[in-house]
Amino acid sequence: MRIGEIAALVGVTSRAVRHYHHLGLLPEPQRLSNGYRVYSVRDAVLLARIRRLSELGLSLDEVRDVLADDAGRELVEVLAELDADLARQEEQIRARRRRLAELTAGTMPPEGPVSPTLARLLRAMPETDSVVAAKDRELLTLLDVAGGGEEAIYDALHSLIESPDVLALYERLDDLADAAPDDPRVGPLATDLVGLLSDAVLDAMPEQDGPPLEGIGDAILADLAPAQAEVGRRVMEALVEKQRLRTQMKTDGEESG
Amino acid sequence: MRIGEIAALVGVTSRAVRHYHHLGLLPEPQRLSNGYRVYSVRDAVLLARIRRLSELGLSLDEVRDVLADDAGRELVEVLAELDADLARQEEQIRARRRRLAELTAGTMPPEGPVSPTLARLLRAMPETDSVVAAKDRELLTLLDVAGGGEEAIYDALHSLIESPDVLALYERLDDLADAAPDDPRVGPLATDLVGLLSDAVLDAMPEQDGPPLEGIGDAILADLAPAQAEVGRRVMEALVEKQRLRTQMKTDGEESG
DNA sequence: TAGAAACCCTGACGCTGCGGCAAGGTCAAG
DNA sequence: CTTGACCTTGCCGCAGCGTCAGGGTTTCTA
Repeated sequence: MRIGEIAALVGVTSRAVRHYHHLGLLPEPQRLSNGYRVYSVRDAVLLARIRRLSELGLSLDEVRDVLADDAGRELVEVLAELDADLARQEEQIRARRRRLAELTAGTMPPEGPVSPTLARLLRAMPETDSVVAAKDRELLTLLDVAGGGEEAIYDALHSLIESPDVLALYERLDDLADAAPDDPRVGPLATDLVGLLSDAVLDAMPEQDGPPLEGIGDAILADLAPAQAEVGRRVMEALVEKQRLRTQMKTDGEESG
Repeated sequence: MRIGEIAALVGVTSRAVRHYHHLGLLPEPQRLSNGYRVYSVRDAVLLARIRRLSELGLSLDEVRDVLADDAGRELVEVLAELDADLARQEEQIRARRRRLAELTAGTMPPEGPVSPTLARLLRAMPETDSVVAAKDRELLTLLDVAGGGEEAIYDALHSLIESPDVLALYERLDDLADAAPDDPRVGPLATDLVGLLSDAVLDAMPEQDGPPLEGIGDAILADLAPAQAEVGRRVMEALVEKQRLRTQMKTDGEESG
């Protein structure tokens, strides 16, 4: 047989056969005087085994190992391991399909496909043209993909969003779009925002191990108008202080307990 | 944000971010005077979308397409197509696992993992030290992987194998190992073999479209001792003639019908 | 008997989604 | 001043072949 014939016989391409030669899976057969490879039945049998094994999903390296010590002993182990691997892959695919189903089930928010939890939250947000509100939604999608999305956070955000004051606050922020950082409206707005961010929110986000936040905080502020950024800075400051006090109280309590 | 920060924020590596730049998925952001990239919130949002999409299993090219016409219209199509693709993959994996289960269920023949149908046939073959019988088994594994394995062929082979004459015939072939091609035993043996290969076998292998057979026929004969090959040649000849007659009869019947 | 079709040969690049290394430059802290 | 943790560009490697490129050979056909 020549290479095309043996390849057709076992259902692979000539290129694959040469590849197996190259990898040392299949020994190079004798050559005709013109350089053509000539294959024997033994080669075909070996090639067939290679194909069966690789069709099962073994890598060519694994195939070589199995063929090497043809005790048949190791084969069983490899196949068991392979099955476990396939099981993992299957589960991954099913997980993806579940997520796909979830995504295509509801209406797709303009932010693209997000987790159902976040989708609920986004739908719960009041409809508004507010620019700041739009940025807020963007930030939420970030929180979503970052995967830090604990249940508690979403609960807290839901109660935040559903507050009747929220629309007015967005408007007041929007109004600062062209204001100077020392605008007199900055202080009161910051105070009101801190008031809204109840303990529930602070409780919900306790474990922000910091590193990525440094940079992203700056980026968020840089994305806002100067006066808006100033509000943001003050709110952050106040929250950090609030958090510090809470932590300290907790620590004191533990020490005295 | 710098590259490490944005990467940590959305849960990818810096290397991946640079890769997305390279592919044009994510625009190159501004640089600091030292050459460092600085990212805005908008970049992070985009990166997050990229990650969500690619996590779903879209290729990066598909991600780019989806992001390109952000109508959200095309996204639904792509996701549907993706789900179909995943369904296919899942089915493939399950099929492989089914085959694996079948294989590890029975005892593994020394020929390696073969189809259950062939395994049954191999077990049905009489136990013998016959060299020719061993080659026969090898050829069967070839037939197996070639996938030409119609039910009918296996049925026919089963009845062949179970014939009580089969062991004697193998022995007579083995005896020709060192004989000359013109050995007087060649003719009778060929006749007897043709007798055994009943119409059932001929019926079962009607559609051998030829091309691969030319080469493999020679290879099979080359694998045998001279006298054995001579037997093989005669048997083949007789079978071809038999087949020709049958075909002609069939054609005549159709023409007159 | 020539020309075309169908094989064969070697060698090398392409694909996917980055990981890893090399060979640096930069920056904050000890 | 030196670590150590970042950042930069650039290139190789991975699996399993597909697909040229740039030949030569054989075989069928006109």
